[in-house]
Amino acid sequence: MANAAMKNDKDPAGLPEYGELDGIVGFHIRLAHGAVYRHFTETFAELELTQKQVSVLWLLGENPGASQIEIGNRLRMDRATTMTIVNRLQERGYLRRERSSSDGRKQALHLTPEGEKALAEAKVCIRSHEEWLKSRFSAQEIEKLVEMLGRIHE
Amino acid sequence: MANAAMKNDKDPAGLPEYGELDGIVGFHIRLAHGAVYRHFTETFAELELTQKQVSVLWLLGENPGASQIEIGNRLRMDRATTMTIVNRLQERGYLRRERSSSDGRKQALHLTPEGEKALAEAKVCIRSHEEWLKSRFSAQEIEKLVEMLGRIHE
DNA sequence: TATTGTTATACTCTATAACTATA
DNA sequence: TATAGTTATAGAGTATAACAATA
Repeated sequence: MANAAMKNDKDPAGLPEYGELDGIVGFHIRLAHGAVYRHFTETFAELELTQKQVSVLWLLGENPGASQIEIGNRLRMDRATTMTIVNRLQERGYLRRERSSSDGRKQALHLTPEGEKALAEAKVCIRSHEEWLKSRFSAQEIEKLVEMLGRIHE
Repeated sequence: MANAAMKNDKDPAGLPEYGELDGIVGFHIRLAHGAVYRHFTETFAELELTQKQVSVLWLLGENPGASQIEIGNRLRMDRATTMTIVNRLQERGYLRRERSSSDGRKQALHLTPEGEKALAEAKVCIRSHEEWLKSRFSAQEIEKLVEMLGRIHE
């Protein structure tokens, strides 16, 4: 089985050991991100939405008419990366681009009715995904974790 | 400047606001991972090594003769993903594959002298990268952060 | 000149499926 | 049958460069 497959002379308990790597904070952030990514992907398999796509839908739901550059700034993506995600959502009919009336360089992004529906469904999935993630922490720990993560990305 | 570019009527302070998204733990993990990823990439620009490549070199340095499946288990990668990374390292002459004497299905992976050298250089870069990351936390906070991240990925 | 959007291009990670060799 | 490796393929995120339109 999977447990037996992981066994070897350096790993008698069937659990990964990392040696020196275990002391590297960035290594644990990457592993944790990977675990969250995989669970997210399973949770959203039916909806066929990625983390980034959900984030963009979510921000657009709260900020109708936001430009691509604004969405990118909030999610720490450059223009080209934002384009690929917005393009994908537009191809699926979840948002539409409008020329901004105040600034001709900008596109004002708006969710379509299909986009609103997808966002509503996504929020239900997010709730169960977050429950899976939060279940291992106390409310106080979650607050501390989010605060510490914020110190890294802010 | 960058600060002015981020300003808009929803963002008067020039800082990203996330609204409801701010309450999602997975969202903060992803942003933190992205920040770490970007700093890692800058730090390793000269060495031209990715996080995954460094992790594999590191594990191989501590576990000479490990098989691909064992490396993959430790880094939570499937066989195909492990292959692409091992292939890349082999093309650069950083490791070699040997048929395992105990199990003909397995490849025993070993660092070459060039691989050892790259690993030594990478460890210097990791030190400065980790310093950047850890500088915002106390020793006690780092311990707590790593422990909490472990609860997510273990 | 600077900003925003766009297009083209490229690399990495991730994953699935199917195949071979070995156990 | 199961495991390990391999190959082919594909989608997604990330990034750089160059260009057009607008400010």
